[in-house]
Amino acid sequence: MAVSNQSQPTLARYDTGEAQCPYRLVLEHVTSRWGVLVLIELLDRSYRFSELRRAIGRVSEKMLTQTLQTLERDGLVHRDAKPVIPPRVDYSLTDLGREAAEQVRALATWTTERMEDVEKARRAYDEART
Amino acid sequence: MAVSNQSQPTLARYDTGEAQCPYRLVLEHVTSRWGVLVLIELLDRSYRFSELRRAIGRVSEKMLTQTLQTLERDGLVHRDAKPVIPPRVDYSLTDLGREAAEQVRALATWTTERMEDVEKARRAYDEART
DNA sequence: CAGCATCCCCGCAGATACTG
DNA sequence: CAGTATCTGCGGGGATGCTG
Repeated sequence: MAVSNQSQPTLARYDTGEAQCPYRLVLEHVTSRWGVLVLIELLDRSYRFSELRRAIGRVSEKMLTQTLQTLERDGLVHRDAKPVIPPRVDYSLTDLGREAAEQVRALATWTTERMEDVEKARRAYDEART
Repeated sequence: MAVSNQSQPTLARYDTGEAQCPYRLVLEHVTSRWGVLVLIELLDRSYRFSELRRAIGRVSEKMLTQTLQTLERDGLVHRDAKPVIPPRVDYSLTDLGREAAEQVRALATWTTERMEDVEKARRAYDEART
């Protein structure tokens, strides 16, 4: 049971071989496809599940669930399930998560800022081998 | 032909659906399994292919080649192939690549520093559902 | 609403063999 | 040495259907 979700996804794209270096796993989690987007969204405010799903867009329930569970287990995301009907679950960043999210956002921001240079480099690269 | 390597790997774990947001692709590249390690290694100095392979360890030639080609195409890594026999190829960071590498290293460093907290959180999480 | 459980497919990683 | 080309598996990820 352990992780509770389907077959303990780990959200690691690749487990770096073995137990090699555990920090790699965390890095995988925060830089994973949806991990990045979740962290950045939650940097603004807390979100409900569906709300977050809409905000990110194009994410399946399954993947969002997996991502949130993994991040929660790592202590980066706080899950607040209110015992009401219909169910209401709020997700927010922990202090630890906020630190991670800021790093990730910095990287994402850098990427968008330097996108021009990257695309220029790509064109040069592609053209050089026609 | 275009990318020249095997079936244009793109090194993107997932192409984020479509052309959605191109910056995501760069983010994928620099945070990819081997991308992270390559960038961090190259932050110290330039490396030859095999040298880099040994430094990283447990990376297949194929994946290292793919990673380097992708990063080169993005303008993050400079490839210097000397026309000698036996072949000698040196890889180093471009200015752009150095910026990216520093961001990535910062994230990696943070991860190692906070590893204790993460593992503590994991134990608590796992224990809470036995 | 917020999940959990299954099925299934495609794509990436790894292994292997071959070149300049 | 520094790649390229081809084959194969297996697992991440989407789609679908069901619960409290």
